[in-house]
Amino acid sequence: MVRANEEVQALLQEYADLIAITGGDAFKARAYEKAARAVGGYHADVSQLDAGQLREIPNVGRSIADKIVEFLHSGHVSAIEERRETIPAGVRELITIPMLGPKKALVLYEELGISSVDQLLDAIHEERLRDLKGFGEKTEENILHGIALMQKAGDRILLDAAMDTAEQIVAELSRITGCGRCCYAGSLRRMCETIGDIDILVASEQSRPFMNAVAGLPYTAEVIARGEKKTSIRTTKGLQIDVRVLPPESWGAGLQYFTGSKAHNIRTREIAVRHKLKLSEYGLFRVKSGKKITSETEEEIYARLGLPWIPPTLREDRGEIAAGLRGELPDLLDEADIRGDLHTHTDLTDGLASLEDMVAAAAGRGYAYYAITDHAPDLAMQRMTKEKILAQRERVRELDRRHNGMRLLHGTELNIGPEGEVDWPRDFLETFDLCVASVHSHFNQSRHDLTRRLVRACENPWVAVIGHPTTRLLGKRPGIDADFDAVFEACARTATALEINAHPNRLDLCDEDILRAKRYGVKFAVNSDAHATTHLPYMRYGVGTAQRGWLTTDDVINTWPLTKLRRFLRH
DNA sequence: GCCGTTTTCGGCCCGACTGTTTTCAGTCG
Repeated sequence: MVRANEEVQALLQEYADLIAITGGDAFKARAYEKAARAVGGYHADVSQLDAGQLREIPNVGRSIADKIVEFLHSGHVSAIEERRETIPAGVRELITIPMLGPKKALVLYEELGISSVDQLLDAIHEERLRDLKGFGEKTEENILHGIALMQKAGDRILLDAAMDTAEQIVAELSRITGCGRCCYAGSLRRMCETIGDIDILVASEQSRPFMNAVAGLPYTAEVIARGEKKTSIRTTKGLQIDVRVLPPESWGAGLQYFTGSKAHNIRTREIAVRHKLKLSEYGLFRVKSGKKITSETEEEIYARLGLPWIPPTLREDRGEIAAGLRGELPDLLDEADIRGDLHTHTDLTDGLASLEDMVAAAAGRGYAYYAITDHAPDLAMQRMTKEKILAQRERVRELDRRHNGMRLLHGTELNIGPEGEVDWPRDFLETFDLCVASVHSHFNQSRHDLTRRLVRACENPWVAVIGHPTTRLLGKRPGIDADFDAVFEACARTATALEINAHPNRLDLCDEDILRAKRYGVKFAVNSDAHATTHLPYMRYGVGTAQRGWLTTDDVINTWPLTKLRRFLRH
């Protein structure tokens, strides 16, 4: 269901973790980690490559190439299986807790036999960690905090993982004879930032072939329920999927019902009641006679309630019904409106693909313009210098001359320091086409300091976009605690755009912050923050998030023609 | 384990922070 690259990436990462936990050579663990990342971001499908071609992937040498070949042929890697036998899977789970790394995880396992998050919680509550070397009161507190963060994310998975699975199943079911329509509904159709379970709807007179197909999918680990109308399965990765078969004539009603949200559906049903109608997943009916009025399409149902069709991304009961009744629904941007990506990386810093490969992939997406924004020197780990960025600029200008139809912008992603300062001096910033500026460290400053820091970055005349403004990582790190109303006000005042970072780990700003910021008159940039060619398509998740924030093309600077965009950047 | 060259082994993103310890290991970005 996923690209072989992702499976191999997960496998190599697991091996790296196991090496780190068992106290193996740290550089070897790093080597596997680097290879894992490179495979995940590689443009070609590794299952189509032989050992020689695999070695062309950066950081993949003979040994790793052989392991990948072994996996592709047999489905397993003996070296990894051997390591698995020495360390329970639960110990590896421990290192996913923020603040807990391989060293501490091993101590917990060897000293206390802890091999699951639950056992760890018990041990903390029984104060059994206190006697361990390197563990203190504060460590316990941090671990508890980390676990709480993980559990808050619960069993929900990131949008892209859910989307990949759902699209695969929709493709499978659509091939079955008798399939009228098939699509995913629920929180996925609404593009929520995380997904609990996946709802898939099929319109067909016959249900059995679909129920059989779902139960028989290769990644179905467990059939939770199986009936005439609905089958629920759990995948090998623990994701629950409900597949429902509807008669074609109630497709629209079913799609509307199962798309939700619950709050939105309550509102629509209230409107139905006022019209002396009843809305259910089977259709819209007269209350008195029970006669069906309509059920075939969502458009007809909304129309009969006096509403325009409401895009799924707006169906959260945030005023969309009232706006619809007034005829004032926003004309949402969609992915086709995006003319370019304004935040991307190459292998000059922490990206995985060369400048040429990134540009070619961007051109393949039909962009009118494309910005390269590698990290500036303050992220010391990237070893950026003025000479390197200027050499890159030469190559960008040269490529720009060769690319018809897509203009290249040479930019940089600056680091916003603790005082709101950024990396390069102003007279050098001036020479870039575009500066994105982002917070990458010192997340725990006071609210006052964090606010001042972001506002100062906005006030820098060369900073055009604030990247991933809250710096949150879904399920891993909360956003920074700044007064964002003050930041939004500063953005509007200084014509600094806020990024909607489309990476599924971030989706930052989030929908609610976008709605708030928009009220200040802020402009936005929906960017992929791609570190590989395969990340450029993340744009769709950023667009979905922007839609959830009610944005139109007026609000989003990278839907604008280049001349208008350039005017904004120089502002 | 990979890479690059100084072609056969030595270096591998580097700095900062935190909590522990009492001089530093572990973790993170």
